Amino acid sequence: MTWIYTISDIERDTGIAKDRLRVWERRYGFPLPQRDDTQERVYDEDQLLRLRLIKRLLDVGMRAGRVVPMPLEILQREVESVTTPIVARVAAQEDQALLAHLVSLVKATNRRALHQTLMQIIAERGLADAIEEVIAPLGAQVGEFWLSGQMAIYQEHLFTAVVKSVLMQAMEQLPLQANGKPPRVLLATLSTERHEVGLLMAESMFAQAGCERLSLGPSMPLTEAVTACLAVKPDIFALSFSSQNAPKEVLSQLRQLRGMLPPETEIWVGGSAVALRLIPDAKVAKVFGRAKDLRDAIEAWRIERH
Amino acid sequence: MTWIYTISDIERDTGIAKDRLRVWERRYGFPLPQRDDTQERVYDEDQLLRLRLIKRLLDVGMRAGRVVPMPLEILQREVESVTTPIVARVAAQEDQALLAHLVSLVKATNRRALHQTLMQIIAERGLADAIEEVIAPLGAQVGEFWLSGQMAIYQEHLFTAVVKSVLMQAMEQLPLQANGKPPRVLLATLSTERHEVGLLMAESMFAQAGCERLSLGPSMPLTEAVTACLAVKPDIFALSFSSQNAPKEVLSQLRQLRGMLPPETEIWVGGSAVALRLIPDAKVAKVFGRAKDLRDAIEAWRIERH
DNA sequence: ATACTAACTTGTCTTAGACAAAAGACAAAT
DNA sequence: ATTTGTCTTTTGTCTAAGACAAGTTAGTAT
Repeated sequence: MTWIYTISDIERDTGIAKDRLRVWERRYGFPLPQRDDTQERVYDEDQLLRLRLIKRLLDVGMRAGRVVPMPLEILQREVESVTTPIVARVAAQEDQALLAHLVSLVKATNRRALHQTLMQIIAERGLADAIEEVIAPLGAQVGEFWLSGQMAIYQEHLFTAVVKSVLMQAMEQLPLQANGKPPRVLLATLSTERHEVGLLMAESMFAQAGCERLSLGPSMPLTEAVTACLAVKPDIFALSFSSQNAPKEVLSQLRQLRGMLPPETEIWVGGSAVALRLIPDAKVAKVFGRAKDLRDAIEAWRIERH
Repeated sequence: MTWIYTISDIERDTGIAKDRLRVWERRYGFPLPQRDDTQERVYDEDQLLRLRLIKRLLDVGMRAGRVVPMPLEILQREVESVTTPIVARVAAQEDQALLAHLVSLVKATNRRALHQTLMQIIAERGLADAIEEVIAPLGAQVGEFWLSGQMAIYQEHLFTAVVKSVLMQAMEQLPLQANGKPPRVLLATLSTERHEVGLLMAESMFAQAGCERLSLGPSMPLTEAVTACLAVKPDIFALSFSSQNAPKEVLSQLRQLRGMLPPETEIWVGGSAVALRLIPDAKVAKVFGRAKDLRDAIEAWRIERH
């Protein structure tokens, strides 16, 4: 069973704009699609796969001229060399077996067992530790399997759905009296962002710390986020950026935000976007690479302000 | 405080493609943006607002040539005349006061009270009735307020976030022994779809009926949905289409799906997309206009098959 | 080493023409 | 009265190649 794709399909499935696909074709000779009877571009499965890998490498900061002309095998090697160290780093040695077991549940589409196991881990370790030690590493691993074709997209979606459900449930079950402490936090992702899980993990960390929080969910237009922030007047505005975001978009949005928000509102950002590693100035936003740092920062904020 | 927008911003915020915006300008003389120093289009707030209303009217099936040149006041009147009957229809007389109260909680950004009230309504009426009588009508009303500018987008997002959390929590709390009965249901929305709540409401109805269900969450590429379906082999594949979807996209995707799935897998669809009202042939898919019909259909399926 | 300039890279905007698919209109046939 | 077929209009999206700004790299001078 082999599918064919129009340029719109490719844009939808890879996130690479049509203009960009055409200009790559002109400049680098890839992708060079067939044409249908009306001279319109027709892409095949192989090209889609290659484009997904290319997107991944661009997302970590590589340049189009180098990456786009690469043959499949080299792309695969490069992607692997980019992803593996992340997965290896995030998970502790003693949790590797557990992670392998969880991965097998995802592959077996066993939603119920996955949900139960994760809830149990949260009960044992607490929400924050469970995220740091298990859920986040598992997410990285699932992402890698998806990209390398060892896992179907629907399995990745299933995993995401279960994690969302688990985190929401866990937050609701936190002891009530721990809630409502400062800092007050407003959470959102901006409009280009389609990944919700990062935000939920951040929200969970704040919830665990007992913060008064309000999540606007994913995909807020920038100007609306500002409106919300001016209305709610939180101490901290927390944002999540996945690596799918174009670095220059991320930086420009953050700079705009900083300019529009009152200076007493801190901006905290996290996620896998490359751009975050480039933020030079702590005056624009506070960047978090690991969940652990977020906990410490909440503590530090409280000590400083109270 | 008045913002300006590039053509990309407008595409992102309205869902109207750049090509389409340019060709409207050429043909209908609207929107006619200013140009910046490099001759690139610069849109203002008024144009964005008008385009949002235009999009809404196109979504319910009106034609571009008629709608795009309309002045603001007429657009507003048309949109209202399109939306009000829906809201009035869905809510029973005796629930109008309750709805008004819930709307006020949304406007006050009172997440906690909204969450609690909705959970309580679910406890009293049961999940299915709560959705039919309260949550769905409330959603329609919030959508109308958003569109008419009486509610900020962030409040609409907040509402969505709370509903998602409430539905997920309610599903987890359903009695376990009622679960696992046939039909087995796989749920998803296809890749163009960005609205998750409709799917969650459908999942809740199936959950309430004790069906064995597996949700892949939002935005599955079509081919991946097929892969998932072939692997999971459900009795029913349930899809949700919001009105944001282009009618021809919806129909073509459904026809493709029907062709690719084994005939014994039924396709059930719901949501506010206009295209659904045009599906002529019950052989392609079973269409649900109201939550109530879904309940009856599950019953009918069971009687027929067992 | 650091800073400044120049050259190259890359994505996205621009124009305007072409055309397929959908919708509407209307007549002929059942 | 409904269906069927044909014709016209509408509408969105594809095509092409050119322009350019912002970002990156390389080279030179301080």
